[in-house]
Amino acid sequence: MRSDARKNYDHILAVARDLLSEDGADASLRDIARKAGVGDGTLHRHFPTREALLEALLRTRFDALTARAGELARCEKADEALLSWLREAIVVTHSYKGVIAPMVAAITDETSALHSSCVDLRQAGAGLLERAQAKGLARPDMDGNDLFALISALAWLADQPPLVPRADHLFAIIADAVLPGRTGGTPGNEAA
Amino acid sequence: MRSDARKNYDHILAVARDLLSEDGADASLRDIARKAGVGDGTLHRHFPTREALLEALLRTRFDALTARAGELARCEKADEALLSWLREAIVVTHSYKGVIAPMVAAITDETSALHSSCVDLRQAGAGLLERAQAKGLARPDMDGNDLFALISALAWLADQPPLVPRADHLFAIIADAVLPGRTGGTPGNEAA
DNA sequence: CGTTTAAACGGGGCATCGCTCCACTTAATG
DNA sequence: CATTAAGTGGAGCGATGCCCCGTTTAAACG
Repeated sequence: MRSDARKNYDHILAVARDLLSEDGADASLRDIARKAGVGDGTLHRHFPTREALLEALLRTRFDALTARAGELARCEKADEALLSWLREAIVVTHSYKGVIAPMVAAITDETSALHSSCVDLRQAGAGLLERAQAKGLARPDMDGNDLFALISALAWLADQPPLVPRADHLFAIIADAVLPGRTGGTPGNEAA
Repeated sequence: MRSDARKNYDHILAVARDLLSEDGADASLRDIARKAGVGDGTLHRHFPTREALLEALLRTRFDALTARAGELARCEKADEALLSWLREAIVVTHSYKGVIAPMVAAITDETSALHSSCVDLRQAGAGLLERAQAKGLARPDMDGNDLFALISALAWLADQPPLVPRADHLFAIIADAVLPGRTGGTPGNEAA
């Protein structure tokens, strides 16, 4: 890659990071190009689609998340490991408003630039889930796909302004369902 | 309303129903107008925004859902009443691909044409929830907003093609969390 | 250091979108 | 039948993602 190309590539990425943080994942690509001081053509050659741009922005975060899963796999408490990784995964998948939908679409679309990132994410989660299941801490009737779907749903929830105030609470409720019998769980109404 | 206006109004609605079923809630309004044989201006006067069109399409379904909640409130088993209403609510909010996002946005936006429909929906759910809570069948730490958020998340989930195969299963898991201790619930791994 | 050449550039262009505006048509009334 | 207000439809606006291609420029070579 030529030096001027590299410079533009990096600069576009930096500008995109800013603009997507403000306006969400569907910010205008033209705006990004303009703000970066390059032409539309330049942006679209470096990042042929919006997803390619998102992938470049999220790649390092996903890698960190996978690494983090590796660390947590060595933690004794498999349930808490899964729980805190879930929390982190949701934070990451929520880096930019509106990224969740393209991510979900990408997991079955092998042509998408986001595909491998999503597969990695599911894989990392599945590992932690299986460990918690082996120790009898997590529901046995779930797999990596279910976990991925739950993360997606919770991240989407946290992305809808009217639902934000409920996001943490619902996370707790769903965590109860995935990891039954944890402390602080379902308050005592077993008397029914 | 003049007779020709009424005819156009009804015809647009019929065409919209078809086209939105195929292409989802973000189908092109121009296409709808063209297919209905009217001009853009005509469509936009009858339905100033996409949400107004959605509202007209969903109104009767929402009303039916509210009425259904009234019936179910007389059912003895408050937990099963809530459960089957939830199922129906998700089906309705999933009538057209992509309706959920505008609906969620509308619940805090009083200027939206969809606002009152959403408020009605939340209200109906809250009633059934409170009844189940009073009988000690549902988690006490939830309210109508939480339920609305859960319905939204589950409907969104069922709207993402890659997640569809998991939708029913996750519904069951979350239902377990909302109505703890039901039969068929969390399979026996309490030994942990 | 000058020449060459392929990589990189940028912006004009295309089709599409939601929505507005307004000159025209037409249903309904007295 | 004349009047008139309600209704119509399509041209037009600004914006979008993405393509195309004439022009510029970095960098390798003699």
